[in-house]
Amino acid sequence: MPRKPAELTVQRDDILVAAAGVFQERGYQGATMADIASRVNLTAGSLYHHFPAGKRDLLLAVLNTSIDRVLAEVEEILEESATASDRLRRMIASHVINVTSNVSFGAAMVFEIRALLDLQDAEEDRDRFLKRRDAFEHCFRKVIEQGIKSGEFRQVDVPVFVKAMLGAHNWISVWYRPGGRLSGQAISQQMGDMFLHALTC
Amino acid sequence: MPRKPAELTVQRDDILVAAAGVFQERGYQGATMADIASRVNLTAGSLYHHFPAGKRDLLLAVLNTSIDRVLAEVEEILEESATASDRLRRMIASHVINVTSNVSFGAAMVFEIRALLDLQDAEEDRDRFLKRRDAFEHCFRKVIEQGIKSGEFRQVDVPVFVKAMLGAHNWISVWYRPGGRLSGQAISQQMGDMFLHALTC
DNA sequence: GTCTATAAACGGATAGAC
DNA sequence: GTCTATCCGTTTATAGAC
Repeated sequence: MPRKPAELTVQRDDILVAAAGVFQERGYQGATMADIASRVNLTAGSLYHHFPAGKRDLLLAVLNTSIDRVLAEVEEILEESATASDRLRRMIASHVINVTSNVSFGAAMVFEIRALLDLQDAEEDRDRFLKRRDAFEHCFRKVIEQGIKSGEFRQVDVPVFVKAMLGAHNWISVWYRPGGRLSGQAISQQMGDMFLHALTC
Repeated sequence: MPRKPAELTVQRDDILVAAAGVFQERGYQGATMADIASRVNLTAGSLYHHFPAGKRDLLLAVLNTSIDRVLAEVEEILEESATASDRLRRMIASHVINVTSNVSFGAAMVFEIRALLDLQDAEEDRDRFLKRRDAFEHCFRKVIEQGIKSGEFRQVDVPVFVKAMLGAHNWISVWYRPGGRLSGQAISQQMGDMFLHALTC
């Protein structure tokens, strides 16, 4: 089957990246279909050929792409046979690198959940997304509980500790600037040191 | 001068609280003047009597109220003559209690900065707000730097550590539920323990 | 597959009565 | 000080040409 040169056809993924970028800059409510379309050299009407349900579809696709990326990795790490410390450090690194590598998708997970909750007639999509988000948080709770049980970690309030960690990670999407003083790698190292220190003294 | 019973007159502050609440639920872009007005039993047009410049004025007033509250307290604590550990713990408590006591105002500081940045012809207001926000962050940096210098704290990357802390605090406005398992006091205790641990081992 | 044109709805802001 | 009525710009989504 002959394949067209990628750059000659506007792909679904290109539109998704454009949407995530506009959501980051203007928010879901502030983003217009024209904003998104112009990023891929289309007009607003043309987007409906790729996403028939329009803006709501774009939001759901961006959010699902985001959560799928981070959830798959941490679920895998959780199941490995290593110490809780090692696995937690790797889970932190996975999350942080994901945020710094896909800032606009990471920012969507932080700032556009409210828009998701407001979507009418999207109960099913909403519930599936929220379930995955809970599963993501659950992975972090689990590894910390295992570390406490094994004596690697001190006693902490696990839900609060995990919320604090994820808050710190999520906030990276607000202040991180690619090409700045710190690479995503460097930040993930700092976060890992910080939270492991908080658990192991 | 005779004073009218407070509950008979819609006060500026009531409208501000209403606006903060609607911003929290729908976001600045998603909030309508009618939404805000109905919370104080007014119609949209009536709000312009209290806030002539309309929605933008409401946003600026909410954000300035929020930053003023938290900044004043931490600046004061920073200047006290106590150990860095003591002052940091109190600064954390101050910030966390402020967030849990005024969730919608705290949420505005997290979620509506982008709306502020998008405001046209508001450079002056924007700059004054951002300056105060930087000052707030500076207080936390300062106390940690002092603790490192005095040997109370271990060496950390101060900017990253502070961003992580503030991210954890800010995120509280997303998950905190008054009347839930944890009081604001309990959360502030946990946060203090956590970050002091991360600094003192 | 993309365009133009347009329908239909919405929301911020204003004017003027009370 | 609050209301009602209304103007006007914006935006989503659709229809149909190319």
